Amino acid sequence: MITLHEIAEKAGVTQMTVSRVLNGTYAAKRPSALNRAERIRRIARELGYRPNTAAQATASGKFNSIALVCAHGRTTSTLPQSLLYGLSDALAHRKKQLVMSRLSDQALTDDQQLPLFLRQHACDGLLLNYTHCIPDGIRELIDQYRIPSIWLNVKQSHDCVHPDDFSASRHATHWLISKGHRRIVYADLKCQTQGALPDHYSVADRLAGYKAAMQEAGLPVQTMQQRDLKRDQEQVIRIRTLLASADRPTAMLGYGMESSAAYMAAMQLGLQVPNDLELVGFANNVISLGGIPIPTIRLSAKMLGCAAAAAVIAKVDQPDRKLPALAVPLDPEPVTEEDVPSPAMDYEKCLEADPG
Amino acid sequence: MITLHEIAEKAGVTQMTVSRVLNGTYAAKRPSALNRAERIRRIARELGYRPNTAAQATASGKFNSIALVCAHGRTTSTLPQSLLYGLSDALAHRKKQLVMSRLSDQALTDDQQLPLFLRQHACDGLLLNYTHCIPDGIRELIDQYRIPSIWLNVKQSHDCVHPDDFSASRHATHWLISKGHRRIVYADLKCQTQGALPDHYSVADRLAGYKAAMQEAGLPVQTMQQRDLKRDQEQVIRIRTLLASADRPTAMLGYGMESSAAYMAAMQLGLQVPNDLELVGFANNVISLGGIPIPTIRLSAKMLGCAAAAAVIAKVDQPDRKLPALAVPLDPEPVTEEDVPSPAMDYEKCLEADPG
DNA sequence: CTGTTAGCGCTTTCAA
DNA sequence: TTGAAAGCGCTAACAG
Repeated sequence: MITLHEIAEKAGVTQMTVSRVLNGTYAAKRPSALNRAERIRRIARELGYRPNTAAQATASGKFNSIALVCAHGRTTSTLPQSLLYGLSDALAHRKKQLVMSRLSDQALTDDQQLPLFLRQHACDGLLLNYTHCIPDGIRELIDQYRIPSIWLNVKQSHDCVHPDDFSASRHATHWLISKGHRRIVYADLKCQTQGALPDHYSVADRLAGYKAAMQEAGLPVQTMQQRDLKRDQEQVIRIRTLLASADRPTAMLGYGMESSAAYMAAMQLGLQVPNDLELVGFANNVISLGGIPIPTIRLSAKMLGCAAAAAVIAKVDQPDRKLPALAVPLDPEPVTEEDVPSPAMDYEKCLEADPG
Repeated sequence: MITLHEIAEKAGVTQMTVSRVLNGTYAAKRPSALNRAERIRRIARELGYRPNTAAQATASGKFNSIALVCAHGRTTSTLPQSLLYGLSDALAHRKKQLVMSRLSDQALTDDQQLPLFLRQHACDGLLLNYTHCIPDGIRELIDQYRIPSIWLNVKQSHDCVHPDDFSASRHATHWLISKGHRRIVYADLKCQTQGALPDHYSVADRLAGYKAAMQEAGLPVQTMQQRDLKRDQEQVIRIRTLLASADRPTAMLGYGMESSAAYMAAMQLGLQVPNDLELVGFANNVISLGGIPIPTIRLSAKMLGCAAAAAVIAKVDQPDRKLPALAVPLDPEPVTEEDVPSPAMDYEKCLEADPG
């Protein structure tokens, strides 16, 4: 491994000068000094020098790394690839690493089972990705260790970053209204996979967004909510019953993937999508049924990642300041193709900006 | 931050003794020494001591961290949540961190744009997750920096870990045969989204596995391959044409999600699934159509992660040894429910074992 | 079994 | 504008 010392020897200067030059802390103006700096940089490049981050961390006391904490069990912690990439890119852009960590519920009670990020001093801050069912012990544990933390995808009074589900839902409903629909139903159908899981905040927010838009337009609210189905298959049956009625809705906004079940139901009844029934749903990626895309409000994980990165860094810098909750706007229009970012979602711009 | 030194003072011993006790390097047998060790542990616990990994790394020269390198652009690098978790857990089990890294193609040509894991000395080894289209520069770059590396999801002569697609496909075909099917078609339909992407090895291997099983059973091979469709929707049309014929197949094995398109086609023709047409496909998670699950060969990312973790650690320990390519067995039976690990896939056992 | 000594590669601080 | 010295928290090696 090449060290600062070796470069210093070749260049005939001190380790210190090399360090300053390579870190950009070198405030030299004299031409001779500038030349020397250039020479040092060249030697470093030729030798293939790479600073030892561990040594930097020991000396400076900063790890320049953030741990992303996820639960064991996918019901309580989802991590779409786009969110992970968004986080990782946003942090890398600020010269910080993203470290993966997992925390099982039993680890909370068993001292010896604690994950590395709690057992060791290895990162500057945490991003907690518990969607719901945050185990009691976690907050205490984090408070106790005094690790600066930001919560993802959770709505609380402070220190959290989550998508603006209300606005997104309201906008999607507006979109359907603007296309001439009048009978628009909101569907939220789900299996009860777990015991009595408390609802995620988005359950209420998306419903509220739909209601707001309908009321603003003077249209009747019609909802179909069942969050305790026995099996996923029942979705199709329920929706089919609704669609069979004479005054069936001409459009449906689903909490999640209800639109694909609705598509199936429509097919069974001989209805055409989107002519007879227009569908919109929320998802990380465009909802697709055997290759047929359904308009989707994408949960713009990149934006979320970007905002979360900024927030956790701010928290690391000022651990005692309570950061206001941050609702990240989503892609306003439903989309049917992947990777077509709308202008509003300028990711690069988001990276450049430095939100407090 | 609590240091070894502080604990040592409280306990009335040297830093070194504390270090040994806390690291398990303490080979004491005398009761008095054992008592003292217990006391040291207690003090450490009371003070909330957490070892500084950066200091450990500087002193020992080992980072105890592995970087997972993914490409920019989802077509060349996919990272299912289960693989990420599998990797992270398997590494954590060996007291190593998983660090996320991304490498854009342009970074390869632009020296200043290199990602942190290449610009800095910060991890012991790399896991490269380029599914296909590995840019030319990467191998050279990694060779140049001499970073111990394992390739994921790629089939090459050495230093790689990938699922055993051939066996999985053969087994799935056997499964269909054992259920009495005789006319089984293999379908591989895909959009040509990119220019001229070379095929992933699994394209050939899954086909070969199907063929092997059919030939072993003395059954006729029937394939439907089109990897240059204009739109995903065409899948349904193609399959419908096939299913409309008199001697239509009674079962279909799809390369990926073809089964969901086949389900749509069957519905349009009034065929019942699985009575008239039995479907199987490959995917990370169970394929589902509006809540209706389709038997799926799951790409057991946990096993892959576990194997990859073991491989990269072996590579770090012996950087100059070429590790033989490792084909990881998949869940042998198609499944229709999530999170029901088959006995053969005992993840914990896999973690305990220490494959060379 | 335990302590002493000498670093690891880097940054921080202060002096020149 | 540069250097010297000290030290970050820990481990390795050897001595006793």
